[in-house]
Amino acid sequence: MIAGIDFAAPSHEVAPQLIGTVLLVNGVGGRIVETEAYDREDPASHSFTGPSQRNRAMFGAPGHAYVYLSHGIHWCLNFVCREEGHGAGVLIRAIEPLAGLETMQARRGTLDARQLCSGPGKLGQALAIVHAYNGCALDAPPFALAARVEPVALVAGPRIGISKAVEVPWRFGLAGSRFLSRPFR
DNA sequence: CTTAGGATCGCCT
DNA sequence: GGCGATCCTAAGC
Repeated sequence: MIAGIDFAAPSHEVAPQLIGTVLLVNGVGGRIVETEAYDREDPASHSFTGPSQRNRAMFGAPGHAYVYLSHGIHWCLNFVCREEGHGAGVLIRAIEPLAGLETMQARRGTLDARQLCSGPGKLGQALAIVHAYNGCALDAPPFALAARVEPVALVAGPRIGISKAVEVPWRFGLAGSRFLSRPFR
């Protein structure tokens, strides 16, 4: 259990529970407002075709990070779910900036709070996610994950930017948040 | 506001 | 050799 969440549960159950929790990376971060679940039996998942060099962290212990490079440019952050060897995870897609605002503004090259962490690639840049964090535990530096203090209103919908399993409603968000990568509809 | 194209590279076929 | 769990900019309505 980390931040009150059992990461051994299925990713589509963990993903909504993560909404409202506070993620810090080296003290910089904020409230998670958007996530997506991916599973082994899921054509859209990196783990679908089995373990490989890139996705091996997804098949590691739950409650750890899976970091991958998207389009040769963006480092994106996932939380590993299920039992070791399963191959599931939750993509962290957007955060409401709370801590280290100036640091994130400098890394992103903008003062606009809504442009700091509103997407997996932006978030990776704002939190300075690097490949060295791949496989790191989420309850130890550089990571810190804190349980949400209030109940949250959730919304769900289809995942973004994928070409397979387009209809699966495994994207979750904080209802009404201004810090989403895209609105829910 | 919506769409189209380019950047850029590690991984898998 | 092709293709992304993306982002940014520019151009079109």
